[in-house]
Amino acid sequence: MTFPPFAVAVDLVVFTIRNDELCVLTIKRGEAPYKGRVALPGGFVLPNEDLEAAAQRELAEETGVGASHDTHLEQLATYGAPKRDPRIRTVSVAYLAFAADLPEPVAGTDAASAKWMPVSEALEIKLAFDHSTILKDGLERARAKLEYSTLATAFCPAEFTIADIRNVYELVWGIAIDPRNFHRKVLASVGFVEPTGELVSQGRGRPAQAFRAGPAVQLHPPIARGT
Amino acid sequence: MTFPPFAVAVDLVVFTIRNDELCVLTIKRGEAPYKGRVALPGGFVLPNEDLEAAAQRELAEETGVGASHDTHLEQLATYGAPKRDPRIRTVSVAYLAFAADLPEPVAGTDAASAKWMPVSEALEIKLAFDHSTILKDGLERARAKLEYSTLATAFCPAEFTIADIRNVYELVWGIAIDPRNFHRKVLASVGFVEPTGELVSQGRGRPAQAFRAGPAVQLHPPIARGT
DNA sequence: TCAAAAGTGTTGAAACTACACCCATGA
DNA sequence: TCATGGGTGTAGTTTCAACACTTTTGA
Repeated sequence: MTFPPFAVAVDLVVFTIRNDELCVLTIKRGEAPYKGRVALPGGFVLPNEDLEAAAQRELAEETGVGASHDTHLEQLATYGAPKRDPRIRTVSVAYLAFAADLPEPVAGTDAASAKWMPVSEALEIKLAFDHSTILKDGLERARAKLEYSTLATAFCPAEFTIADIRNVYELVWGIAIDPRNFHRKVLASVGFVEPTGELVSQGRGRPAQAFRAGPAVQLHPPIARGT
Repeated sequence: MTFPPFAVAVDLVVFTIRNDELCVLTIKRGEAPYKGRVALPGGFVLPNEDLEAAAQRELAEETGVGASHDTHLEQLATYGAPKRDPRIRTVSVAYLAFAADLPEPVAGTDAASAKWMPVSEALEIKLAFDHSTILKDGLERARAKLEYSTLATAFCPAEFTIADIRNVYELVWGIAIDPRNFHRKVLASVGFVEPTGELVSQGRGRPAQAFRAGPAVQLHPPIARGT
């Protein structure tokens, strides 16, 4: 029995919201193949490293943020077409991460320059490898998960308002949501958010109540997309 | 830059319904490691083989069924803990398959004996490698997908009755469902099923209308689990 | 004629949408 | 004071679970 050798990598789809836009973390490749092309951050898994640990490590390297700060990380899917990497047969395990607004990313070892790129822009250019496919899959997963999970709070800082959460839904889904009904839906979903008792003023208008993320992971009932 | 070598395998969680029980395809391992233990079917990916092609190949080898016969195949998740295979560092991409009642499986090359095992039984024994975890994840995925996808038809032969579909839901979810409301829900979900015009008699009672799978993949509206 | 399964009608409760309306703040 | 955003009330509609009831078969 033989074991054909493969290289195993992790790739990251890291979403955040900056300047009222859904953004994804990208790098410009500094080495061949695809030198100079925009790609998702990622790298090879070390010989004794768990897959998720490798994803955490890459995330920390690219963003300079310690894991599980305000970051949610989950496995997305695995991509292993025979010719996806021209150097060697590579299987890549893609991970999906959601972060509150992070500081400007730090360029890592194999990244010439890491930066946040609006998703709308990233979808229009051809990324290196099969990263355009991975990005599309990640976006679809994120959109779907908003419906039935408390994911939206992962995009927010530790304290946030209902309007902040609504903003996440509106930007990720790309639709307008009635603020009044949304407000009630969020409060009706047990364990989604917990009031802190504080009030925060956004400048104009009545100050909003501050909330923190609740213990729930799944939403009951879910928050439905229009369709 | 070096590429640490990994072995890449696919493992299969193949569900079917036999004798009114949800069953999973298992093998008894004929070689070390875990010789004699029950495991999920699987094997190493060939050097120039796509991941899904490898899964299709293993499925055909173990069940003797040509792919896409009445079979649905989708990627489940990837498992790569450093010590999951004592022989060599292995990353396994698990696939989930749903099949109509298939003939008794054929033992393949690396399988001492393949057989259908009730899921309730498979969950109670400790499978080889991390296959107990994979099976649990696959079951949870299958349960969740019934809610919002037309997956249930993949468990049925080309022609079926509404009661057949209901049986799938009841067995996979392990709950009783009101036949009358279920009937209407299925017909209300556009593209879920299409009438063939035939009537089939099950023995007792009024004959049921026959249906075939419709073009839809997603259910609108979904069929809710009781919570 | 009875049991069993398919299928239809109906009713009351719950959830959701749309929007009127009040509250609290900055300018 | 007005504009702006936070938050509550409510009416009309839709959805849905529960179950009475009819239909069509095998025994």
